[in-house]
Amino acid sequence: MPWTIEEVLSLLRNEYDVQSWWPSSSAFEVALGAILTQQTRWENVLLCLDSLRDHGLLDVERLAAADTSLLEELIRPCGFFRQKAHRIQYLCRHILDVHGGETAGMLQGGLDECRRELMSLPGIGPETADSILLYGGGRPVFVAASYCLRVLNRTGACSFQDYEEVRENVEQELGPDPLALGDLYALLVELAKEHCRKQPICKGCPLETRCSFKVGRT
DNA sequence: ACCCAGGTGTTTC
DNA sequence: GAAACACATGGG
Repeated sequence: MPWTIEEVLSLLRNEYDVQSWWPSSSAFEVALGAILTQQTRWENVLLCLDSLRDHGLLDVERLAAADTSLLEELIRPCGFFRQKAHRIQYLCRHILDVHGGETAGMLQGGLDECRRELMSLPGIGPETADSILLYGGGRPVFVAASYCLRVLNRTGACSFQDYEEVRENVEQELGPDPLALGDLYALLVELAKEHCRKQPICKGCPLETRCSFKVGRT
């Protein structure tokens, strides 16, 4: 018997606490974190956000005007620092030029339009765009990252392979509930951290009874 | 000395 | 179209 997405969510909610999983004081900070965390551990992201805060750079206008070399040095621990510095400053200029410096304003329009707009920016793909919309804008979207997809596939909760199809399927199943959608992504990431990466077989994994599988590259 | 992380963009078959 | 590669630091 395959699991339903609601069952996976419910079971994982009993297993992990993701109350303040994406700590942030503003939509802009979420956007910065979303870019910095690409292919990077979250602890390093927090470090870099603190550095930016210390330099008074958690601000759209000041970050846009900041010296690029300085920004690169401050975010160096997050890796890909040249690419990420450029992506961040491009985003800042976009928010200033198109949305009068209001990050929240960029996340308030029609959902499909917002997604397309974000993904048209350099270095913002589907996962980054959806993270910003979900955790920064409180919009009801699911981040269908590859390991989420893998677990949902293996448990039989979702049989799609394509990012967009999985996203829409989960959104359909859970309904337009940002808390549920945000929790599910966070919980699946936590599950992957604890089990799926450490050992080839999901030993001790809460989903083990029906989900025992080898982990491939993401 | 390897392998990988809360991805994305470009190049190549 | 999919696969392979580049981007880069830090921790296990």
